[in-house]
Amino acid sequence: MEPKPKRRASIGARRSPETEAAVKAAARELLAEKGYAGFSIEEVARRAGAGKPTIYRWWPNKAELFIAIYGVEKDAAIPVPDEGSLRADLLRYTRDLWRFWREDAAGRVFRGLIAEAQTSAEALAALRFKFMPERLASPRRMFVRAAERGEFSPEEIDDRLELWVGFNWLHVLTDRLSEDEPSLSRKIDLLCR
Amino acid sequence: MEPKPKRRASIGARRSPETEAAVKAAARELLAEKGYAGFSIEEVARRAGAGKPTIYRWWPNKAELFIAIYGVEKDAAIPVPDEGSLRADLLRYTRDLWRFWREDAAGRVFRGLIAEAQTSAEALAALRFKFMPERLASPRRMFVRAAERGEFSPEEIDDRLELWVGFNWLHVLTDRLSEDEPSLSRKIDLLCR
DNA sequence: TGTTGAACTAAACGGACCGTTTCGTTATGT
DNA sequence: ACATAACGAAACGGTCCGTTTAGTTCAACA
Repeated sequence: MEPKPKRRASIGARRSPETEAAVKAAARELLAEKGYAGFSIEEVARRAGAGKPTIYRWWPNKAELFIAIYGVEKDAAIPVPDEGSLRADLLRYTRDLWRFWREDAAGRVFRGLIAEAQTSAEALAALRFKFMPERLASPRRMFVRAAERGEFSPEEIDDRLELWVGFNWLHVLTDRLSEDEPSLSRKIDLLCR
Repeated sequence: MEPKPKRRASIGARRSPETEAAVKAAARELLAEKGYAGFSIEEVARRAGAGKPTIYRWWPNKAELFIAIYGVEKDAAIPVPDEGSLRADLLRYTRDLWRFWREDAAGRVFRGLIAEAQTSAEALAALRFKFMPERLASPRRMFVRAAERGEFSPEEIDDRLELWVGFNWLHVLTDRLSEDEPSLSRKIDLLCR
């Protein structure tokens, strides 16, 4: 593809931003191209023109690398709507999220992270205690606002949020992210009652 | 553990039930012991005293083997309650299901199957078109009955079912299957409105 | 100015699995 | 009697893991 043969030597006793960028770019590119199934540190290193030890130095396991390459754009890419009703907000946000997952390789990152969490305790911990809280903070705002508007009681915020999250996971994990899924709006209706 | 050195030779031009049983038993045992992370066909073959080609002959991929070792007891183990309200039925069934997943190695089978579906197209197809329809048939009955009782409209049956499924997946995949999860009944309430 | 130390890549390591092939054996069905 | 098919053992080539060794490049510091 690109002219890759240029080798990056050390730039001294500090982390090389070029190497970091090259690794992330290669990882994202590889995921977009082959999906999680074809994803390996070995191949990332090859494409990035980086040494495996370098990768292992900065990202001790796959989960950390996934988290690093996810998240970069998500917050920017998906605005949190505020259209006056949870129903409208959820509908828009869910559609945006699914489109993002379909088109941005981020869906594959996400699927990979969940899969990885089934084989690695570190990945599971990272998923539960780092990734999820971080990533759920902004969609949670929609539920908080709805409760403030009186659409439901404040104690229900996190329960409703979790039901919505489970719904999304089910779809991403079974590879059903078509935006026009007819039952989408029906399910969101149910979540807003 | 047990006296394993007895070798099962071929019993002629037909499938050996002993081998089949030994493979399933070894697979279940291995999953119970090490979880999905430590699960490999290689190790199953070792423990079962079986040849890898034999395993690959009868179960062309891991997903098929998972499906075979799941399901054996689930229907028997989890009765579908009929207590007059979806709320009561779901509460009981979900608690039973989570206990089953916690205690029976079946949870690990299930997690493994979902993880496998993220790396293998065959596994994904098996999950979507074989495992899920089969396994969801009996819990679905609870929702059908509730609709018949007039708790909600019949068109909502599968949407509510899917929300419930997503909720369960989220918990099994993040390793949160404690029976007394306080939010469990609150979420089930939400699903019944 | 010279030395120390950390970050870099390349190469190779032992080990685990994958999925397949080859082989000799065993018993069935015809 | 003979083709057929399933069996286990062993080994194949291959991929990837996570680590180690070795030689380099450069910044910081004395």
